[in-house]
Amino acid sequence: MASPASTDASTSSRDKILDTAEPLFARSGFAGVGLREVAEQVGMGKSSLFHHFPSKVQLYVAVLERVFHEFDQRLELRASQDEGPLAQLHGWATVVVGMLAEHPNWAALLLRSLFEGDVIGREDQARIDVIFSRIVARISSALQAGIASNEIRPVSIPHTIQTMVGMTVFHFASGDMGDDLLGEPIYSQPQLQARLSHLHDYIDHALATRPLDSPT
Amino acid sequence: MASPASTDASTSSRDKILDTAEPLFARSGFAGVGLREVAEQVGMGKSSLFHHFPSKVQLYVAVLERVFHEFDQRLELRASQDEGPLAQLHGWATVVVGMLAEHPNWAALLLRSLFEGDVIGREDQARIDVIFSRIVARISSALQAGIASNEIRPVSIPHTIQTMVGMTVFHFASGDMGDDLLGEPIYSQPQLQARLSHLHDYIDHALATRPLDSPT
DNA sequence: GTCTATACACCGATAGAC
DNA sequence: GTCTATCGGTGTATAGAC
Repeated sequence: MASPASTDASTSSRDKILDTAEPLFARSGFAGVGLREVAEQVGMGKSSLFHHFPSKVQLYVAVLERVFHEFDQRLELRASQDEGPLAQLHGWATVVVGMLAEHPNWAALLLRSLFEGDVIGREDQARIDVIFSRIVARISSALQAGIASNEIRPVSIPHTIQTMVGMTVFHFASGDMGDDLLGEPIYSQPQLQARLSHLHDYIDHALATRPLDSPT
Repeated sequence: MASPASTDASTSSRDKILDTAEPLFARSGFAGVGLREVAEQVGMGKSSLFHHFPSKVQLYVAVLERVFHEFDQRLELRASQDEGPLAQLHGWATVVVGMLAEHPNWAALLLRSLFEGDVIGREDQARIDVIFSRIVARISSALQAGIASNEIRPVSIPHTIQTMVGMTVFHFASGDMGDDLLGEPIYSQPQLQARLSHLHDYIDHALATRPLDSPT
C-alpha cells in the first residue's frame, strides 16, 4: 500500500535501491553496509548506484528521510481528529505501533539515527531534525494541554517524551533480546497487541491523573 | 575494587586498550571503528593490538564483557540489602543512573549490544546473554514479588522490563537528540537528577498500587 | 542508465626482527 | 611486548565505453 509507484507495480531504480538499502542499514548501520552488498541485492553493478545517489552518505540520508517523512505524516494525519490529550496520546500510540509493525526495519533505523550522531553531514541532519522536532512538538503540546486541564499529572514533558520514544522505538528495535525477553517474537500478533496495551496502560496510569486524586 | 591495578596508577596494556576502545565502539559501533584508530589513541602500532587480543571481534567482546560484568555486580550488590520490591526497584534505579552517569560510554555500548545482533560469535554472545539474563531475572523477581504482595499492579513483567531498560539505557544513549530535547546535557547534574526522579515517579505511579487502592 | 576497469586508501591479520 | 613490513581483500568513488 501507498509506498513506491502509485498505480502500477513498476518501481523506479531509485526506489528499488532505497528499498534494498533500508533493511541493510537497519541491521548493520551505516558503517556496516558495503555498497557492493547493496548493488548485489538490487541486481546492478556497484558503480550504477552512483548514478542515483552521489555518495553512500546521501543514500543513507535518503533512506532516513523517507522514513521520517512518512512517520511524521501518519502522526499528523491522526492529529487532525481533535480529541482530548489523553485520547490523542492513545491514538498516536496505536498509529506508531501500527507503523512499526508494518515496517519492521524502521525501529532499528530510527533508533540508530537518534543515537548515532556523527555519520550524517550538518545540513542533512538539520533537515531530519526539523521533522523530528515537529513530532516532538506535537506530543509536547498534547502533554502540556493535558497538564493544563488537569487530565495529566504534572510530569516532566521532555523526560516523558524520552520515555515514550524508548517504549516504542527501543522496544521494536530490540531484536533477539526482545524476543527472548517476551518468549515470543516482538512482531508476532499477540506481542504487538501486548505492547499496545502496555502503552495504553502507561498513559492511563503513569500520565493520567487518577479520578481519586482529582481535587474536589 | 577488582578491576585493573589495585593500589597504584599503572595500568596494564590490555586495560589501556580496553579503555581506549570502549568510547570508540560506543560512538561508532563495531564496524565503524578501525584498529588503526584504536592503536593510534593507545599509542602503539596496529599490530601490537594482536598481541593482546586475537582479533577485532575479541577486543569488542572484551569491552562488552567488562561492562556487563560490572553492571551485574553493582546491581547484585544493591540487591543484597533485602527490602520490599518497590524499595528494591528504587534502589536499582539509583544505582543504574549512577553507573551510567559515571561511565557515559556505557549506555550507547549497552544499547548497541542489545539491538545489534550479528556481530559477535555465538559462544561469546551466549556468555553475555547469561549476564544479561541474570539482571533480567532479578528485576523480574522483584516485580513478581511486588505483584504477589499487591504492592505492584499486575503489569506484564517482560514489557515492564523492556520499558525500564528503555527508560535508562536508551535515555542515556540518546546523545545530541536527548540534549536537544531536554535543553541541557543529559549528563549534566540537574538532568541526571531529573531522570532519576522521573524513574522514581514511574515506579510510584505506573507500577505501585496506590495507597488508596491497597487493602487494609 | 548500466556496464567494465581502475584508482587509491584502508581494512584486519600475519611474519619476523629486535 | 612492540616494532616494521607486508599480505590479500574490500572500501568508496571516478572515468569512460556502450
